[in-house]
Amino acid sequence: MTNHNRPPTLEQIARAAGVSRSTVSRVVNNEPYVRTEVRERVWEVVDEMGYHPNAAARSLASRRSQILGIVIPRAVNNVFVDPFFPALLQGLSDAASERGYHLMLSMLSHPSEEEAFYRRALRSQMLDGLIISSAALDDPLIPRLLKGGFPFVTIGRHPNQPAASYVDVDNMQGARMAVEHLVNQGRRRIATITGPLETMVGVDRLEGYKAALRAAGAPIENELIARGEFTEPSGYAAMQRLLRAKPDAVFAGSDLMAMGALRALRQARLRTPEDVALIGFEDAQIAASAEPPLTTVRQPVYRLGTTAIDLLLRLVEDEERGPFRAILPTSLVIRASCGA
Amino acid sequence: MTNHNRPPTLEQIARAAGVSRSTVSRVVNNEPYVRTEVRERVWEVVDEMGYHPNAAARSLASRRSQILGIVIPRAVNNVFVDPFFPALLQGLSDAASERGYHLMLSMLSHPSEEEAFYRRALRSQMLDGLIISSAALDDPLIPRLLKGGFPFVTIGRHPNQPAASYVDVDNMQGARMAVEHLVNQGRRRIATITGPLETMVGVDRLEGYKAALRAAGAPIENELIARGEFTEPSGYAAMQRLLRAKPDAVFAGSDLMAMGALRALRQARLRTPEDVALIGFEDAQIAASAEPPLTTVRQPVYRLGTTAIDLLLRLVEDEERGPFRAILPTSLVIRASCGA
DNA sequence: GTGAAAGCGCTAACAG
DNA sequence: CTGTTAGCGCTTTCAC
Repeated sequence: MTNHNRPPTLEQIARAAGVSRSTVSRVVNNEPYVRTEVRERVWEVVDEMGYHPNAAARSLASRRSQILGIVIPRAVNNVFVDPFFPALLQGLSDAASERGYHLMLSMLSHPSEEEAFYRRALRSQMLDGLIISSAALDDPLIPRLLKGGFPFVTIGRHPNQPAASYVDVDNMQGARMAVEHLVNQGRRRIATITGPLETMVGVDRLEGYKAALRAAGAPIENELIARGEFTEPSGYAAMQRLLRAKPDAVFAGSDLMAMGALRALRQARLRTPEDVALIGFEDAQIAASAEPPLTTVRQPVYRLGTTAIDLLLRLVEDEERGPFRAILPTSLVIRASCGA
Repeated sequence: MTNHNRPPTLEQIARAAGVSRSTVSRVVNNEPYVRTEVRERVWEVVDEMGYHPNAAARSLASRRSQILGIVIPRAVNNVFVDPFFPALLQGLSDAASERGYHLMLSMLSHPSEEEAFYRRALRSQMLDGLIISSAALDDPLIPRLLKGGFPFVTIGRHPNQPAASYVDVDNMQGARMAVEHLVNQGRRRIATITGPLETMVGVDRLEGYKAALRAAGAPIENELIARGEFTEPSGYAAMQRLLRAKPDAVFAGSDLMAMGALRALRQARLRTPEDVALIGFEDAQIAASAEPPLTTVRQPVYRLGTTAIDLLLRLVEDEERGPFRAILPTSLVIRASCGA
């Protein structure tokens, strides 16, 4: 009883099929150069004995784990409320799975955990590549990965890291479309609620807002710009501040902030869209069921995930140098809140 | 140049420190029986050479991967909108990380993927244990894991699987508290919007509702019970159906459905809480910023995650037999919507 | 306390 | 096309 009822190994399959380990390995890995006859015989034995390759042994010998990491810095304090992450994970998960990879999730609560993460997951060679979501612009992980030549892709662009690969949505263009739409509706005092300006998303959407105003020959007034944190309460607070400036339209940098703005407007007895038109950004589920239904800029979050995996695997499998970038288009979803 | 600039191995550390591989292994794994002097010398060399153990080699030799899996069946169609999952993942992630484990995420889109998952992740011995979130009561994965003796814990109880370990919140008690509160406020026609009754959560919350009514000597009327799907639109639709029965209070099985109900009430020109009182379940972020702020049953989602890891690791590390169960308490968060 | 020896189960050249 | 030969880097007895 030397065998503690362990699952069968390559060796055992080989013996049972009357071939060598190499041959079984070739068959199992769908490699060429095996006679059809032999191939079939091996598969039979594999099925019969219920063989399945051992992941650790495979990784050790091939120096590939078939595991990709996804890190989400908790600093992103809206992880809990924003539907962005589940959709992104779904995209990453589906794409990874389709290409035969597994996904390892790390939510880093504290900057100090980045260090631990780096040691445990990366230096232990447990990951073939890494996706980094919503990292701060000065995230220390990024230069470190770059220096180590480790394959990674960020969700959201990092313009001061020219060697980094990323996928992003066209935030500027999306914001611009939204504001131009408001301009075309004849709105004259268009305000905006921005996200944190330490994030690229926050900045880009604000830039889009400005670009649209400039294109329309309208002035950019500071009192029409209020900062939020991508959350509902911060949108509510920002809208209250904006009320003094008497805007007739608001472009919010996220649907959640738009919901907050809507609440502030209602409380101030201002009608949407009659008194103040409103447009959000993201097209989350709540947008459609808001009152009035929220006009918003739709961003393809799921595709952000699948695209990130595509780019990452080019880096990992093809050993292309990169950097690779992808900017996905946004589109304006017109509902009632913008008054169109 | 036989060394392609690979990270140092145990062997190399051993040579550099003038000891054997075994000794370095002991030091790195904090095992006893190494002279302090030697121990320190080894650590020095380890730091100097930047050594870090290779995960694959370790797993292969020790038969442990230090990886736990978390599977989320996509059948849970509200993964995208419900803040439940991010909070749960955060709890799982923090607890796993603290105990030195990694987390592998699998979102299964299709029942057929369960098969693929089982083969790829479990049979390849890549996981030490598994967390299953919100599985259907008849999920085929569960009996299969049970038969294979694989350590796993489900989020949400599975009463027809007496051998399965799980953590859950006290849904019945939570629902009961909510409805009793409405009774105490003098409400007489209390309706409920349930979740899908194929899920244990859905059933348990409905049972709590019934129990409270029975305890109050009130009749249980079918026309006061409407089914939803845990989503906002389904809550809206359910509330519309309930209006015919002219309820003076509603207990919704989730905050999202409560939000939908609120919308339907507003549209019907009924005031909350004056005409119809409302209580939700979960205490998601939106609950606090609803208009009026939503009274709700708070469930400790984050702790659900950390507790699941605790139970799982007892199964994995201590090889205790189990099954282990944990039911976490809920509490009523009173805001304006219930009229208190 | 410490070291030697024997794998863990697989892939990857390289012959033939 | 197929088999042989070497490892991959670590843990784990078992002597000493």
